[in-house]
Amino acid sequence: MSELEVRELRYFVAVAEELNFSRAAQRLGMAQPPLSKAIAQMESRLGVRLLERTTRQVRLTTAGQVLLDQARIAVDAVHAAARRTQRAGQPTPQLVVAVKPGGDAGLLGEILAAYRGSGAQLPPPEVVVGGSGEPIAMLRDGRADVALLRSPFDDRGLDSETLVVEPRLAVLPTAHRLARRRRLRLTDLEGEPIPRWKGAAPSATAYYTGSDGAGDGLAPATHPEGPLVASVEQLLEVVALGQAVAFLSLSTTERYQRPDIAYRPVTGLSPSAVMVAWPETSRSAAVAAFIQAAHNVAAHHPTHLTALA
Amino acid sequence: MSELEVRELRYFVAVAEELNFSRAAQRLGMAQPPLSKAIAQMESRLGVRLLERTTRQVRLTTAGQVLLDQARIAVDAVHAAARRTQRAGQPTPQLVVAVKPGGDAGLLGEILAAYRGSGAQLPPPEVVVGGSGEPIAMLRDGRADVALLRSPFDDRGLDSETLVVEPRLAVLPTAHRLARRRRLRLTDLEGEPIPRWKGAAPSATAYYTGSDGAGDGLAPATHPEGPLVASVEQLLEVVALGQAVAFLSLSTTERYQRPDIAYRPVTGLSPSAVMVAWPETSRSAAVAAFIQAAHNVAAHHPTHLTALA
DNA sequence: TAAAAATACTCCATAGGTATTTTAT
DNA sequence: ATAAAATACCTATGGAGTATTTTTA
Repeated sequence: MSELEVRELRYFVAVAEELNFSRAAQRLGMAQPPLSKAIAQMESRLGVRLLERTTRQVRLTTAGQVLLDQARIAVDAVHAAARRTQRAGQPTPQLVVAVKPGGDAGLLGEILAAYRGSGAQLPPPEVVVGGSGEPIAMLRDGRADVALLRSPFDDRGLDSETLVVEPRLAVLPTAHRLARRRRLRLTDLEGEPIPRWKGAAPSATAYYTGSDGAGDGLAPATHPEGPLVASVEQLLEVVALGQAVAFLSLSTTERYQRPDIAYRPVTGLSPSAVMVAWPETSRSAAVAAFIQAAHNVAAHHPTHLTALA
Repeated sequence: MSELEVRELRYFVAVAEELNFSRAAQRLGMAQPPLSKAIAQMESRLGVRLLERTTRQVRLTTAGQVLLDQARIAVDAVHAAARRTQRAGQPTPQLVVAVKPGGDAGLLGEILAAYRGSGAQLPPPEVVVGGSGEPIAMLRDGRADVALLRSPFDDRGLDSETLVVEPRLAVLPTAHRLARRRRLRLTDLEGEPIPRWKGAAPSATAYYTGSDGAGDGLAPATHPEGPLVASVEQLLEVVALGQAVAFLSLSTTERYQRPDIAYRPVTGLSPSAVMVAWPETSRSAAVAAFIQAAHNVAAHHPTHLTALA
């Protein structure tokens, strides 16, 4: 009576994203009429109008917005089911660990060693380094079992635990007037543009601009939108050119020392947390062992990093 | 190449649960041969063996176990997508609040009043009372928007917050030798049978037997398995008959006073938490308003209940 | 009037049925 | 010997294509 198929959900997502049946059909590699018919059929089965359409404009209804959201999740879940099943069926399954560059704060090597040492029966680890947002996508669609990354991130469908917390530093051109100071306050940077991270969720903006501080009652500093960046290298480039200032975690700054860039501590700036994350649905011994190993390494870590419970 | 359809996932779940193609086909309302063919096709598309089968026995492979788990989740997600979409498309959408009997600790009335008073634009609330595990199932499959229930529960796919924490009391027959005491210790009840809740997760057993205590170093008391119960009334009946002892939250005991049942405080017994829970995926203003209202009511609550941050 | 969705039809791929064979206990 | 899965074969629903009409900005 009201069952949907994955194929239909994919069709709907394409139409809802394109807001144009012809383009969506092209993207799906099919003709436009069957696509129109499929959507009409979904509407009649659900008893709900999903799209307001004229020949000139296609708009999502409220119900359509809900379905777009939910369909993405559902399609992901089906996709993930297939991927995880395939991986589990391999002759020698592996524990796939996804990391964002710099997302491990230098802990990964030790964690892997601890994991390998923690049991003979465990599948060998395989590390995959992904760009911005990739590790999370890989956890969601079943390509990875566990990830190391930094908060904040969209944790829907994921469980996570904090490994270490480290301070963030302001990133300034050496020539900047504030680079002469040893330590800054957040408000000193008022009005400076801050780079936007490509693919970052809008909700993460507060973190990147430092305005997520521990609610000290002060109005958060405001910053114009800076250039779009996709990597630390790019970020440093735009800062060196004087187009923006930024904040980076201590362990990141230690790896990227340049004469034209200065790093300065900032009073009141929220810290950066390195987290281990995994799909809520995984109850595997290998994932549990990895998490345990990660905690052990983080707890014994010698440096400035602070382990939390 | 390796796409699965919801129909196939439902087929697989049926076979994996029955471990018998003929019975599964019957349950699905179809003939056995097409079912066999569908499963074989899934296996060839995934490139993975899901079931080891002879004509006499069907067994899940490791990959099959993974798929059973993941398929249930994926099918739920698709189901939920349809339900939520239908609900959002209603002329006057409602906020469906699912509660377990006694799961609201008597707060629901006030919460609803606070919710109604918190904004004109909000959809009217509708309360659905479900049996054991029902509220969670309703959140998962999109029939409900928000739920009031007690921890512990399987929170996969759900977000939740604690509203109030209240002590639990031992439930004893009035004639019980320990009913003469004003206060008990957990170890006093060593060896007494504890009722099992029908449909409760195995992981919740520690809570019901009181052996989830705040790790005070003592070995937990051991209890034989008592009778299976599905409601507080049933539980009180078996206790009154001397077949078991049990633990219930203070607010529950206040509603079920009987001459043949005695309630006694227990030192070291973990408390009961009333939680508000909602699907991770919901970002609706109505759900947010309900959670806010729930917190406000819990914080101002006059009695023995303790609000947590 | 032009671009895009809907309608009308045709076709065929495949989901599902029936009859039968094979196989393991 | 028998219960149950696999194979063989058939049918028909409906998914997808092409050609055309309708609609509105």
